[in-house]
Amino acid sequence: MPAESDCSEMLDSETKAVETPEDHADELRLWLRLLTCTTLIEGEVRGRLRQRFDVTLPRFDLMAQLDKAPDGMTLSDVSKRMMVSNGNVTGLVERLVESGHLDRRTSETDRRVQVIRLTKLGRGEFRRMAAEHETWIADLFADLSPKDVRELMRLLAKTKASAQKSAARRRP
Amino acid sequence: MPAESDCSEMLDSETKAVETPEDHADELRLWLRLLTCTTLIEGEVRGRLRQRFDVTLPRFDLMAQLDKAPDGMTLSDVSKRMMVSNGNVTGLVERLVESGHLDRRTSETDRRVQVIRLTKLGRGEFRRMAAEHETWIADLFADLSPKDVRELMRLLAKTKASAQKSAARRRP
DNA sequence: CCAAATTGTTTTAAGCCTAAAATGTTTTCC
DNA sequence: GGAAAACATTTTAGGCTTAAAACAATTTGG
Repeated sequence: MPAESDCSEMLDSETKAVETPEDHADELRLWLRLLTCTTLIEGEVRGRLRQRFDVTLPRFDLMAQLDKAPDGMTLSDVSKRMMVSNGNVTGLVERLVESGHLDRRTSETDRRVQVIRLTKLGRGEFRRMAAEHETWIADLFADLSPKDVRELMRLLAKTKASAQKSAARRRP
Repeated sequence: MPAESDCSEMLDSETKAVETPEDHADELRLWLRLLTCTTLIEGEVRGRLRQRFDVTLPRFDLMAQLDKAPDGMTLSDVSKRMMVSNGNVTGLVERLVESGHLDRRTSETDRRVQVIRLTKLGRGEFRRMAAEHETWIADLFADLSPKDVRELMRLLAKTKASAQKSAARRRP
């Protein structure tokens, strides 16, 4: 039985050349679990929004962004914040303007830019939905202690930073 | 300044009746952070799969399920495992059969059931992709220590259980 | 046995989403 | 000043996704 080099503390970078097929099963499992949690909660929230308010999750998310920005946002801002493509936002906004929830106008100072805001109707509806939404989330996380919540926040912040760094490495 | 009741340890259930608009901001922030992490990583993986292998993430995920089931799976199985709708799987499978990655046949014992398997081509391509995929995930989580990974696993397991319980409460 | 309920899949209609190309606008910088 | 680069948005083409209804086959309980 050959001595198994663990590789967890690789001090000599030349050792890398032995090309051990490293085991990343734990990270893979972690990723799958993260994905499962998100999918589960997201599906639950989506269903409740539809049943209670007949609204889709993306629409709710977009309104949530705008609720935090009383002076409006540009489509690019929204796109970055929501981490979705530009074209996606265009369509989403179109439908929400159509339904009277959003107001869209071309910027006075830069005619490339569209500024969108919640209408009075949109803000009212959003606030009602958000209040209930918050209780759903609280219920979904109900079995986590305050300490669990803090610890998860910390670890997810670290995860986010790690992923952003990795993404930047690839696409500098 | 009124004494602020914290409500974190509610021992008397009648106290609930005072209808304090409880503060669930922490849970909300946690949910948003969870969603951000997932979206970030998912987007990164999606992009790499497309660039390196010209394959979509849902196709990859479906093949991953089948790779773990040498004897094949029914569409319902896949649908439950992937946590997506039945109709979604139908279309996904259709395209993967079309491209020669999947084999689909009607069960001998139950003519409602469709059993799908990876073809030799599908399995080969998947294995190649999966090997590289694993290194991407490892890189995305690179800044987490083994202890962080374990702790996240534990907390996410707890989160999953909590969310499932909450979902079951609503839809028993 | 057979009607009713259940289960597995597909279809439908609508909306979401992406990447890439196209369009129009502004900024940069020679 | 004007060409080139950068930017904001829309369009395009294709695929993903859902909920609900429809269809088909099997199981269940009188």
